[in-house]
Amino acid sequence: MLARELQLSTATVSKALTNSHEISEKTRQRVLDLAKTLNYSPNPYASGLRNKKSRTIAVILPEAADSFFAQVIDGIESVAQEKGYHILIRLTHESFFKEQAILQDLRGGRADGILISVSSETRDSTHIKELQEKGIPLVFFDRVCEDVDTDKIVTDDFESAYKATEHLIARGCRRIALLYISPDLSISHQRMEGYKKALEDHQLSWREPDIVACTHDAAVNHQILTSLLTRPDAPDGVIATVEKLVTGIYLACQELLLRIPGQVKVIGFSNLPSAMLLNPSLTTVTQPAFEMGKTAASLLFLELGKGSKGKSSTGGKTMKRETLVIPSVLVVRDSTG
Amino acid sequence: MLARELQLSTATVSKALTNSHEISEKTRQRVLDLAKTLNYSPNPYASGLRNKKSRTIAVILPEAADSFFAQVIDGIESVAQEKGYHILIRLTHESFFKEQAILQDLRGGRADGILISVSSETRDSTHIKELQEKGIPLVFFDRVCEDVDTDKIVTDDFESAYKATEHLIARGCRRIALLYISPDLSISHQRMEGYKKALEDHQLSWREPDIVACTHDAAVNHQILTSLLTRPDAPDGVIATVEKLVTGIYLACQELLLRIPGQVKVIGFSNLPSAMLLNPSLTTVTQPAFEMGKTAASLLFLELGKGSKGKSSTGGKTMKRETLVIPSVLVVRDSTG
DNA sequence: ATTATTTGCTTAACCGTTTTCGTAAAAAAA
DNA sequence: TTTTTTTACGAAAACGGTTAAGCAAATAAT
Repeated sequence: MLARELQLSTATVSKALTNSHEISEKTRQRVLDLAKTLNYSPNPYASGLRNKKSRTIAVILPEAADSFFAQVIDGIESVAQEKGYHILIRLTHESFFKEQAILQDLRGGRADGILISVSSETRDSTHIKELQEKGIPLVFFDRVCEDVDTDKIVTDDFESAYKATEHLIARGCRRIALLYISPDLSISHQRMEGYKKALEDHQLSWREPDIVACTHDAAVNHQILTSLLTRPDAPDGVIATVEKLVTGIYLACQELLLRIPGQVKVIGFSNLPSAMLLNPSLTTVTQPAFEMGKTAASLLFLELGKGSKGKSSTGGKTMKRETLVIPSVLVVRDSTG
Repeated sequence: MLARELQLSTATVSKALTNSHEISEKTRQRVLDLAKTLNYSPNPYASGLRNKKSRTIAVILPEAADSFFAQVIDGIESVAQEKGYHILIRLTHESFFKEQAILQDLRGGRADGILISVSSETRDSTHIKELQEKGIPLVFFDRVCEDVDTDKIVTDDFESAYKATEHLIARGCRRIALLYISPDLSISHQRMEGYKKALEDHQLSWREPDIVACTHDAAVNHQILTSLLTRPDAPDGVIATVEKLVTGIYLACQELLLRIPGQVKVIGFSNLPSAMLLNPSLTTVTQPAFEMGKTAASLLFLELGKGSKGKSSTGGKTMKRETLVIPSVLVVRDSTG
C-alpha cells in the first residue's frame, strides 16, 4: 500500500481496485490511472492473510527431472493459471522424512490445497491425514495412499501391466522378467499383480526370481541387470515398470551384445518423447501424464470451490471421493518386434 | 495463532518458537511441547508480512516438459531448500504477453527474488527492468536479455556451436545446416555466430539457406525438414540448436530413408538422458543444466543476502554483475560416426 | 536495606490488505 | 422546508504473526 497516499484512504483505494459499486466513477478512474502509472500490484500475502486464502497450491513430487512429472506439472499449471492460482513445487527426493517435513510446513497455510505423488519410502500416511483434518484439501496422483480418503488420480496400472505382459507372451516370450524399484508403492504393486495375472492366464506361472528389485542407483542397477541377463535361465522378455530402468536394460544389452528384440524383448513404462527414436525404438506403456495432472488439479479446485459456496441447498458436504482411472496406452514399437 | 491461548501471550509464544533468549527454559519447553502435540506451524504469510520477506523465489520458464528446464529446477531447488526458501514455478509458454503479466504480478512482493529464462518472443525488457527498479533481485539463466544489468548464467553457446560445426567438418561434412527456432533469443544468436565462424575458419563460407528457421509446431517442422533434406543441395550435416528439433530430424530421415550418419550426420543441443540410446545414438552438445540452475540460485541468494547485511564495512553496494559461463560438453556418439 | 540490574513476560504497534460500520453530503421524497 | 434515502467515502478492526518497549519480580551490587 504504497503511493496510494495521494489523497484517499486505503479503504477507498482497495475498493476502487476491486471495482466496488460504492465508489464513484470519477475517483475510481483516478485510482486506476495512478495504479497504472505506478505499476502497482497489491501484496498477495496481505490480502491472502485477510481473506484466508493464499491462491496457491502445493505440488509435491518425488523428483523433477523426470518426463512424467514434468508433463504432470504442465497439466496442473494449465488449470491452475486459469483459476488464478500459483503452484509451489516441493521435491521429496523419494525421502519419507522430507515428505513429512514438507507437509508439516504446509500446515501453516502456505497453500490452499495440495497435489501429491508420494515418495517411494512412504508407508505410513498419518502426516497426510493430519493435513486433511486441518481442512486442507488434498488430491493424490499416480502414487497414492490407499488408506487416505480423498480423490485419487491414477492410471490403470494393473491392466496395462497385464496387457504388456500379454503382448510379450504373444510375441513368443516364455520367461518374462519384471523390473521394479519401490515395493511399497501402490503402482508397483498394481503392476506386479497385473503381470502375475497375465502369466497365470496364459499358463505361465510366475516365479519369484523373475520379479527383480532395482534401486535408484544406476550403477547398482547395472549390476543387477547384468546378472539377470546372464544367468542360466535368463529372460527373453523384460518389462521395466519405471522409466529410469529402461536405460539400464538397453545399456546392459548393448554391453552383453544381446540383440533387442532378437534375444530379449523390452517394454518400458515410459513417457519419454524419444521412445520412438531409441535403438531400437521402444515399445512403451505411456501414461497420460498431462491429463492426470490436469484432472488432479481440476478435482482439487472442485474441492476448493466447495469451501466458498455458502448457499449449500443440498447440504451435500460429503461428495463421494473418487478414484479416477485414466488409462495408459501400450504403444508397440521395435523393441518387441 | 491458534491454541496457544493456553496461558501465555502470543508474543511469548512467538519468542519461544524462535528460541529467543528472553524466555525461560521452562516455558519454552511448555510451548514447544504444545506446539508439537498440536502439530502447529506458523502462517508463513503473516510472518512474511511483518518482516517483509516471503522466503519464496519465483522461477519463470518458457515450458516445463523439457529435460533441460527440469534439470534446472532440480538445481535451483537444491540450493533453495537449504536456504529455507520455496520455489514458485511460472510458465510463459513462450508468450511475451504472459511473461509481462507474470512479472507484473511479481511486483506485489510474492517472491523475494526471481530466476528467469525469457520467452522466445521477448525482445523488449522494460518489464524486467521495472522489477529491478523495485529492488527485487533477478538473475537470468540460459536465455538472457543482454541489456539488463544483472547476473546472468549462460553456457558457452558460441564455442559449443563452433566445436559442433568443427566436429562435423572433421567428419567430412561439406554442407552443414543449422536449425533454430527463435531468432531473437540470445542463445540462438550465439550459436549461429559460432557456427558461421567455424565454417569461415575452415574455408567453408556459410550460406543463408543453410540456416533454417523452425517453429514450435512439430507438424510444420516436419514439412520444413523434409524439404530441407530433399532439396538438390541437401546438407550432409545438421545441427539442431534445440532439443525439440532432434526428434524432427530423426523422423524425417527415417521417413526419407536417409541413413544417419551415412548420408546425414546429426548433432543436437540436448539434455535428453536417452541420447545414448537413440537410433543411432546421438552426438550431443550437453548443457550443464543442473549446475546452471544451482549457480543461478546461488547468485540470487547472494543478492538477497546483501539486503539483510546491515554492517556493510566496505560499503560495497555495487558488486559487479557477472555473466557466468558454464561450458557445455560435446559428447560424440554414433550420429556423427 | 537500598538501589541497580537482570530476567521473563505482556502490551501495543506494525506489516498491507479487506471489510464492516459509521457518517457527512447529495439526492429524493415528504 | 424538512425528512428520508442514497451515494461516496473514511475510521477502525481484523488476518496471524513479529518485535520494540514497558514493567514487575527476582537477583545482584552497593
